[in-house]
Amino acid sequence: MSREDIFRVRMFREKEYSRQVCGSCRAHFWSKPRRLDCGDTPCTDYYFDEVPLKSPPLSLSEVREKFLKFFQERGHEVIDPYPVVARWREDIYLTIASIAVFQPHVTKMIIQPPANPLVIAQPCVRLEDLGSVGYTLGRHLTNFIMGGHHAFNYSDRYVYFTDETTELATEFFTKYVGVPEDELSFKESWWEGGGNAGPCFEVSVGGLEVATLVFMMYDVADGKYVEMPLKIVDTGYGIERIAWLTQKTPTAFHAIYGDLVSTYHKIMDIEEPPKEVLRAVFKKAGKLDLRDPNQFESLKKLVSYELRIPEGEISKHLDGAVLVYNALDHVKTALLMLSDGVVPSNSGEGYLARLVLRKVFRILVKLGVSVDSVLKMFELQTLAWRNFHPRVGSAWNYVQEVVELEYKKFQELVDRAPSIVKKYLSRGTPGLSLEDYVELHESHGLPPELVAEVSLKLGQKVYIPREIYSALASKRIRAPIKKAEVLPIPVEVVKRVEKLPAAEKLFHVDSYIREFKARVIDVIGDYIVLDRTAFYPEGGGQKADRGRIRVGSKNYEVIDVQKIGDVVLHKVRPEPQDISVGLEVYGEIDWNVRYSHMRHHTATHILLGVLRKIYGDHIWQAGAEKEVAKGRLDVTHFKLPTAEEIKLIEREVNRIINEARPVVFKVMPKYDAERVYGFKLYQGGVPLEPLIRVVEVSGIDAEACFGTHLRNTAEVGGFKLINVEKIQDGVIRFEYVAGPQLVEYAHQLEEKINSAEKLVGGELLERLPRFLRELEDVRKTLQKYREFYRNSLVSDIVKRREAISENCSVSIIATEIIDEKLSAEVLKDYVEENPATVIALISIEPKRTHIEISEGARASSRVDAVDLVNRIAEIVGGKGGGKRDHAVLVLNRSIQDSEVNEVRRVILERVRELCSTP
RNA sequence: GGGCCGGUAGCUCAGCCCGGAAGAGCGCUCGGUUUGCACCCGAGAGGUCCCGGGUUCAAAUCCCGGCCGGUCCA
Repeated sequence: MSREDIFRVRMFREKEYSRQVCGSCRAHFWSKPRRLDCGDTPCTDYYFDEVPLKSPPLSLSEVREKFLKFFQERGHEVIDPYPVVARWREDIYLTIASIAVFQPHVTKMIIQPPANPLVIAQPCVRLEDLGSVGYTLGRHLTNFIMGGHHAFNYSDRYVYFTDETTELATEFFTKYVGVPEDELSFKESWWEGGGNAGPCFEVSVGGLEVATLVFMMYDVADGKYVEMPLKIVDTGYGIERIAWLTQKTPTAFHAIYGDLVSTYHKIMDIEEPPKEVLRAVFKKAGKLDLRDPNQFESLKKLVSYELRIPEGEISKHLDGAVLVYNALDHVKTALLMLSDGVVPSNSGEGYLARLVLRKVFRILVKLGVSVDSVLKMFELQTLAWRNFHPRVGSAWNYVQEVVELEYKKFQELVDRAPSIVKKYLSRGTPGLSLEDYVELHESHGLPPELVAEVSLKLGQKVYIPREIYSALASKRIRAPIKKAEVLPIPVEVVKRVEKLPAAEKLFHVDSYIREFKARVIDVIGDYIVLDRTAFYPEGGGQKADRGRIRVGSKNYEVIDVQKIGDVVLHKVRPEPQDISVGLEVYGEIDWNVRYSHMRHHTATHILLGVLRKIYGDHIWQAGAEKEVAKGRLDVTHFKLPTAEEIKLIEREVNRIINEARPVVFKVMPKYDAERVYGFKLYQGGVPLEPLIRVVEVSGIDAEACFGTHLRNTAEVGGFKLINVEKIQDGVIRFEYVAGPQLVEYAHQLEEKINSAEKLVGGELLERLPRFLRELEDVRKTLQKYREFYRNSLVSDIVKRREAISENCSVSIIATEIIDEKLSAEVLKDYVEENPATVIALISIEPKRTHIEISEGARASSRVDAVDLVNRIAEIVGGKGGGKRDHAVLVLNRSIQDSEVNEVRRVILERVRELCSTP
């Protein structure tokens, strides 16, 4: 089928739609009546307010309900929405479309979709339009609900494709939204993204695009299109836009947020624009690209002319309204992200949350909105959306705390701004260079507008260079995709193993199996592959088992265990000889190692459950490792636990241990597990398998987990945190010991205290204060001696003083202590009071000589200290240098009296030479 | 995950480019002034120049590695 043919769907033939060319964008489109344009902006103005609908105005919630119901009645199963944070994906942070829910596992045919066909109303977050929100009256939003009905057509199971999709869309819009069919237009287009591509229809009504119907059918590789075995119907209905269409409000924000629009205007102390201004804007907005500041300005001119209202007034109305629309949109986006458990930070998805928050905070701080009012803005939306987005309601405590924290953090940044900007203003060239602006933004977080504003307040007007935005944008290069983890196994081994059958995982059958019999499947160098094994391969943060494999009479030590796919490799020592495939072997794992791993692993699950219980659902595992000696768990959280909280955590974990709760595992279909446990199931990543192994610690935690666990929490034995630290913004690390390791840990502590006490010779708490007092005494005594030494130096300087002329006198003294710090101080003080003095201090220690020359201002104008030092070096050797009034020469030997005299002679000679003339 | 900026007295920072004697303001202590306080005047205490290594006669300063904080981007 050619690309053009695919657009000739059944409905167009049967209902006599005609293929037409848009007079404006030249694109092909289909509609029943003849039209001049394709019916989408910017080829037409918005006129959907004039389209007679058979439906009453619909709220967001009503549109969603109708949408789901329509498709459910036509054989689609309703799927619950996924989080807006795409934790199941490696390549994106946020759910940007309904299809993202099924990528890559379903689209790559790794597992079957949860239903087929299906329908979903998926909340999505897209931040690429962050800068244009508001200006376009709601055409661009950072969060929206994408209604998607999807059909996955396999080669052996056809569901439906282009014909049915267009018919369903038409029926939905005409019957459920009440759009007259003559008003529908289907524009032919091409969609591409995420390595896939296909033709699509853009469905518009009265200038508003309300749905995109994509027929995903190609893989894109090196610019070539390869037909996919799976053909996917990927549709996106704009639930917000449909609500806007039916409500015919001047902006989408009025349709989405209702009364909140007015409330936000009040909180932000911004006057609401008169209805006729908004209506006039609406009528002009379609053909303009209002993201472009120039076009936004021309819009103001047009409206001003039409309504005969001064442009300044229009400008004031619109600029204010845009700020309100931004706030409405960003607060909701932040709310969605935070209630899905994102912790704001400076990297990863946490940064995206902070980005959104800061964007709106920038507006609010400038308007002088108080923290309380900011929290009110979040609370109002929480109340407005808690039924619509269930997670939003339950996260309010967390949201409140984190928003307050972030707002304060941002205010601190703004408070710091003047001192930072001042630094840049006062260095080098006047004003600010392009580089200054870039650095101020990227290193200090100060956007150009804020810099200009702050600078003006500091009394210096600066101009923002036009190139700044492109300079900032050009740095936004895509970072390379995460590099794959390197397995500690040679490539040729991996290749060979791929063809081998899966090993039966005895450690999953029963994690208490210590001994087993198995058959050899392959031997590759020092790796032995078995048909079944109780050896746990490294994975899921649990280290590999150790143990022995016996073949006949020969024993091999297992030093590492890895898995590739479902094949388990046992690295053994010594390198196996003469082991043939098919031979029966006997394996025995090192139970002490394994049991420690199990204790720490189960303890980790309990800890995570306890942390979620104490702090909330924003606690996500960010990394974990279970060793013999200790366990480690990194979680997302916004502040370091206090000493009290740490104790509480320990008590809670130990309580669960004491209650001897059962730990059970069950294998469940992926979608069932998600329904029962939710997304918090996936703490260590999302397994791309149809069946999920769920480990459940009764009443506190359930996770998809590959590791080995205890049967009962009592076996953990005991739990103690040994270290809690913040490893990066938004991530807290917990380290802990369980069971007998607790005793080991206590032993180590005792050992430390004992050796410390041995050193101090007694009870630490008794001795230490005394030592500190003694140290202080010694310090004071030393001070006295140094004072004494200082005085003796000064009196020496005075005693040895030889007047050369009225400009110069010289003091040359020798001592037996090198105290660089003190002598430098003394010399400096002296020459400052006696500017006509040259002092040479010769400090001689057994293996070192230090000659320091210091000069007052008057003396140094005649005699260069560096020159003196060089002359001395010619006689006694050594290296040195310095400045005109202060120089140092160091020898790594002591010098004789005769040499001292020589030095003296050289100095005097030179000073006489230079100072005797007036 | 990557880039950039920073870490010096209790606090805010200068000094670093171009190596050569550890600085300022605020705060603190004491004294003067004052009925008292504030102001003012005078004196003083207070330093692991983030840590480690290197180069050098000499490192806060230059080079390398690390830690911590900030920030931007993916």
